[in-house]
Amino acid sequence: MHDLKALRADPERFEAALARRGLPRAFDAVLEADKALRTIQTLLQADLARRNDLSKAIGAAMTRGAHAEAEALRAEVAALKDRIAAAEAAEAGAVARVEALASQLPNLPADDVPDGLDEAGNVEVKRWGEPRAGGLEHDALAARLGWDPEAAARLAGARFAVLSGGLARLHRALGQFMLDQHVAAGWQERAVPLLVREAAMFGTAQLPKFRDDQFETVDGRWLIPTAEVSLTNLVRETILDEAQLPMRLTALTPCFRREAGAAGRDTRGLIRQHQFEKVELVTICTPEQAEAEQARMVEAAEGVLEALGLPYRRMLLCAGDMGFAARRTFDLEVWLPGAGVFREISSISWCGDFQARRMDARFRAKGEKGTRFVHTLNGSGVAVGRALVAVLENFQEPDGSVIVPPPLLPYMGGLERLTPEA
RNA sequence: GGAGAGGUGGCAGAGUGGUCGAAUGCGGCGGUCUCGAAAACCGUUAUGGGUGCAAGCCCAUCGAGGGUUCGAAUCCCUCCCUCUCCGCCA
Repeated sequence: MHDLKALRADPERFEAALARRGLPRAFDAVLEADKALRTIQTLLQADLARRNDLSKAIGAAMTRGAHAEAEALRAEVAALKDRIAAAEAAEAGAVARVEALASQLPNLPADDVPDGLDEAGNVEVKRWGEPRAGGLEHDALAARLGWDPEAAARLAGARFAVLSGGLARLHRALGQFMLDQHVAAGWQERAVPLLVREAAMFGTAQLPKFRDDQFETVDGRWLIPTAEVSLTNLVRETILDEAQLPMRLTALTPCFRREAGAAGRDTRGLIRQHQFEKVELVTICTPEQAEAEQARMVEAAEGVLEALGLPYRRMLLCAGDMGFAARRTFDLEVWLPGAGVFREISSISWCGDFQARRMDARFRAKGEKGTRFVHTLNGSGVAVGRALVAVLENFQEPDGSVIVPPPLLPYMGGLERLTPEA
């Protein structure tokens, strides 16, 4: 959600930022609705003040025993009633209009975010490792190592997976390894709900705009599309002490996505599933800390890939390719030699106070009187399903077996190599 | 799922229709005292919004949303949450 006071003060800055995302002017309408709301509020509040005065006068007259006077005042205030009721209804409508408009508008890109309307505008800022070429794609490898898409389809439908034996273990090892690595680096582990209220989904801005991408339950809860929702909303409606910041949180959870807009894309293999696991990093911090914290998160995510020996590149996303809540996003793309492409495996976003406003998450700075909104950041550290894909393709042998990367060995129960089933 | 109790300021805890945004205590902040500190004493201490150049004035908020009333922390309804007992359950 945007700061309406800041918007009133400099609407052109907001419109310009929106234009960088390739979107048409939209803040004019917000300002107009906001103006209408404040006009209604001013009139309503004057009537409320009048009613309060009269009511007090009635009370005073009653205690004095001046019943005739009280009755006269009562008649006077009765005339106000209808007007107040109408104004209250109008106010509620105006508030709803402002929120409906404002909650649909994405965050403003940071100044250092490059121009561009789609992924073609993204800028590569770092490359690590030596991509090897060739080999099989992960689906061909996985099909021989314990991946059963037919069984998954029978029980759950398309875009679900059943993994067996060593492959399942490798998948589990990846998640455990990542989580342990982040905890060792100072991130606090959380085990969190996978089903959340609508308000939580609104807080991190999955709702209302991206309703079609989410799974809703029959009792009005939502399956999290990422642990970002659960971890970030841990601070919703709270006022933190500055000393508690930064809060660096991590969790390993399943994630659920409808993939409504992705029909026909990545239908083969394990790349795009309705359910997948991800280790998430979330940082809650002060505005001053945000810059350094994003760098730390990128480092943490890259540390996972580097420990595993997976070549990657870091992309700075352009304005038009960023997510709704982000001010600046780095994507990490892992090299897949079988497919011969770099594939997104992590996305690390600084959201400024955009989510904090929607959640009402604030902090009290030492020596300052009021409260300020926290900044939120989130990043994958990293996507477990896609890491499995990357390990398969990068560590495959000519015979179709896959060597277990050394950091995962402690989790593999002695298994050092996945071997195709005859 | 059944029965009951309850949600008030940073915390504890009064308040059951009329100057209640809310007593009191604790905590926090400022001050007096002190070489310094403690104690004691004095003062101060919510959030959001509207309006105004400003000082200020005004509105809203006692879990959330509705309702009754001239007037609601107080009465009624719905929902959320917490606790106790019973049932069920990984």
